[in-house]
Amino acid sequence: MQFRIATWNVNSLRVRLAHVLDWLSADGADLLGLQETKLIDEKFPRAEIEEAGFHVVYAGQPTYNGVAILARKTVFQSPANVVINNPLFPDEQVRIIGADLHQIDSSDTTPLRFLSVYVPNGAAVNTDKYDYKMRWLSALREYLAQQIAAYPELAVVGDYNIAPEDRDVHEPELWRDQVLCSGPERAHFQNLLDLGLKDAFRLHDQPEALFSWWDYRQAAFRRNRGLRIDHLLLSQTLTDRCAASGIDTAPRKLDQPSDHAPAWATLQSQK
DNA sequence: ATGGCTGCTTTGAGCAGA
Repeated sequence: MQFRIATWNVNSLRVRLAHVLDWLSADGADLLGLQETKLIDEKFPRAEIEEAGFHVVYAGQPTYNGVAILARKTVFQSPANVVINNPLFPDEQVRIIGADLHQIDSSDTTPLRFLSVYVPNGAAVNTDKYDYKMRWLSALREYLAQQIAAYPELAVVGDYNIAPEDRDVHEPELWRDQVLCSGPERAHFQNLLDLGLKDAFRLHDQPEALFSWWDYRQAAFRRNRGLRIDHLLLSQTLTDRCAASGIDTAPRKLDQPSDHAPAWATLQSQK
């Protein structure tokens, strides 16, 4: 038995709900972290998602940010121990939601801890927003150090707004030292890996120039001028069970797409 | 060098995204 986990920055769930439900009904994922829902909780489409066969937990705010976790009811019990944001980092912006997931057919009491994170964009190097991104990432590392100690089965998925290496960038020289690619951001990403987490995408052979985000402008998707900034980070226990990984660019080809495509990983169920 | 799309906003020009 196996199941698939995924992450998708939908850039407004109001606009993209049909894309998400269509993708899930085509077995896109059994457990999905969303970012940039851009919905206050009162306007979140809980009923539609539950009727489509998914548990859902979410946290939003007006206009910006907002995160959610969707879990297929035929695979998972209802999410438990839901935590919004990083307890170590007071933040007016809603950028993290975490939950424990138990498989319905499992007698194991060890939960899969699943975090959907939306790392700040950072605007440009040496701006206030970039400084906020740096502080936010420092605090994330401290939080994940605690989470990995508490949860052997930990998956931290989301829009990291960091392209880890030059091979994750369509034109590395154009992006050299720019936001999303700067040395300090890449050092922060490496610090997360140094906690013992693995980038699921790089656990398996991948095509060259497979990205997860393309600018809406200048036909960037058609020309594949993209970056890989959406990631699934897995603890060692989950790394050992990761049978496949990838990025599904099909939803980026639809009418009115998100500028991000979903990234995914297939995990073998615990014995 | 700039802005180029898109979504949001007490609806309409400005912000933010990446």
